Amino acid sequence: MSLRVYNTLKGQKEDFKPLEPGKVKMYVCGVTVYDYCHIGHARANIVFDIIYRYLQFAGFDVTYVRNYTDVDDKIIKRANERGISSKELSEEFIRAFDEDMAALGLAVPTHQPKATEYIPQIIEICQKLIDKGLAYASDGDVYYRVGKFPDYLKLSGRNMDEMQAGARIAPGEQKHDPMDFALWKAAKPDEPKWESPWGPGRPGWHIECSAMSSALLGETFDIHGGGRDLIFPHHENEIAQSEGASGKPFVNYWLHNGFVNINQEKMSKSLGNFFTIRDILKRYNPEVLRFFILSAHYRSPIDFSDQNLIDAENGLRRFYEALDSGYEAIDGAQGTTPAEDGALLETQFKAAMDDDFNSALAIGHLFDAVRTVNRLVATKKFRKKPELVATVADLLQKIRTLGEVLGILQSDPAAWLNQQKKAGLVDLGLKEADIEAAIEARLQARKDKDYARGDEIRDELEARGILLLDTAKGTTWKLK
RNA sequence: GGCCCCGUCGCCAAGUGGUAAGGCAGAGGUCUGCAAAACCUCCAUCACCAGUUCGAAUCUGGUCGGGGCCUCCA
Repeated sequence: MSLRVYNTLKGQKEDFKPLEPGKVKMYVCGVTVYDYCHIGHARANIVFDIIYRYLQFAGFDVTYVRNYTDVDDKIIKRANERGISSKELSEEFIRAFDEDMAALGLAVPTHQPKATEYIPQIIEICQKLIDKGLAYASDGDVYYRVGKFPDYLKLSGRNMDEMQAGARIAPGEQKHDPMDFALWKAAKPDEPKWESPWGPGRPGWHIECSAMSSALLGETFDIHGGGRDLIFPHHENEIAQSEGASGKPFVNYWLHNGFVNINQEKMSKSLGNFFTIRDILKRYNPEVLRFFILSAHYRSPIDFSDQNLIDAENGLRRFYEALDSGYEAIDGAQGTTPAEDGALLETQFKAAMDDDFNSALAIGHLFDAVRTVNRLVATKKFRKKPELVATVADLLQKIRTLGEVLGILQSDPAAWLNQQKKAGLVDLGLKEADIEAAIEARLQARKDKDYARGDEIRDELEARGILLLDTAKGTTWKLK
C-alpha cells in the first residue's frame, strides 16, 4: 500500500511520489501574527502536524517549513492602534503562537522563517519577474502582470473573464490591470520599510511565501499546504510568482484543509463567532481538541460545539481507561512477542493514513483495538494465560505508538484520567476530600451490611455528579 | 451572477461501482448485594426523482436543502 493524497491542483487523489526518493519537502502557510490564534488555526496546524508525523512514520526524511508572516497591512494597522511598532506587535504574537502550538502538542517544524528575514530574496524575485516582463514597477510599487502568466488560475479553476467582473483597483493603487496584484508596496509614512531598487517599501501580500519556500526548499518541492481559503488568491499568486520567476513547476501536491464551522456556519472574525485556542484550552484538555479535530477527515468541514468536544472527551476517555486497565492487567509484561492483533491494527492504521491521511478511519481502527484489549483483559484467569497477556502487551504498545503518529495517547493513563477528574470536580464545586470521606462512610455501612445507607450515600454523590465504582481493589469514583 | 463543496442511523463520523467502519446515545444479556465500567447481542439502504450498470451511498441528469470562494482569513 502506498500513500495517496488529494491534490487540489488536479482535483483528485494521486499516488504520492516525492521528487527525491525517501525525502519530502513540505511548506505550510503559517499565520499573520497580529492576534491570538483561533480554532481554525488550530485545525490547520494540527492537520499538517499529523501529516508531518505520518510522513516521518512512513519512513520519509521530511523537511517541514512553516512561516510567520510578520509584515502586513493588518499588523501595521493593529500596531498603530496600540501605539507600538510592528516589530513589537509581531514578536508578541509569535510568542503567543508558539505557546499555543506547544500547548496543542505540535511537533516543531524543521524551519520557521519570518518574512522580514527574507527581504533580499523577495527583492530578487521581484527583479527577476520585472526582467522577464511578468511584473512592472509603478510609482514605487511593483505589480505582477497577471495577463502574462498563462497558467494563472490553474489551481483555483477560475476563469479570468469572470474574475475581472468583480476586480477593481483600490484607491492609491497603481495597477495597469485590476487583476494584477502587488509584489512590493511603496512605504507610506510610519510604515516599516526596506530599501529596494524601487525605493523604500515592503513586501506585498503573497511574495514572502515564494521567497521563503524557494530559499529553504528549492524552486520545486513536494507539498504545499494551507487552509482552503488560501487557494485563491494566495496560493494562486504564489504559483504565478514562483513559476514565473523560476520557469519551473513550483509545487507537485497542493493540500488544503477544510474549515471549522460554528453552528454550521463559517467561523470568521467579521461574524464575531470565533474562539481562540486559549479560550478553548481553559475548558478542555488540548488532547481533547486534537482528538476532536482528527475524528473528521482533514478536508471535510468540521462543526465546533461544546457537545462535539464533550463527545471527543468521552471517546478519549475510553482509550485511556482501556490503557489504564490494560497496563494494570499485564502488570509490567512486555510486548516482546508480536501478536496477530497488533499486526492487523498496524496494517489497518497505515492503510487508512495512506489514503489521504484518513485519521477518522485510523481512529476507528484504534477503537477496534481498544475493544480487543478490553475483551482479552476481561477473559477469565487472564493473568494465567501468557499468550493473552503477550497479545495485550503488544496491542497496548501498538496503540500508543500509532497514537503518537496522531499526537494522542501519550499521557500516563492514570494521570490523564486523574487530571480529567480533578478538572471536573472544580466545575462541580466539590472537593476530593469530601468524596473520600463519603466513600469511607459508605464502606463502613457496607461492612455493617447496611446496604440501604450505603446506597443512600452513593445516590447522594450521584446526584451531585459523582459515580462510585466498586472494584477489586476498593472503591474509586469518576465523574458522571 | 461565476466557480466549488456537501446532504450516510437520534448525534458525531468513515466509506468514489460489489452489496453500509467506528464512537456517543438506546434496547436486551453477562458480571455486581445493587450499581458503574467492561464484554456479548441488537439497532441505517445512504435528501428526493429519473437514468447508466449484472450490480450504485458511490457514475450521469434533474429537484430540494445547506455551505464555501470570488475582498482580509486556517
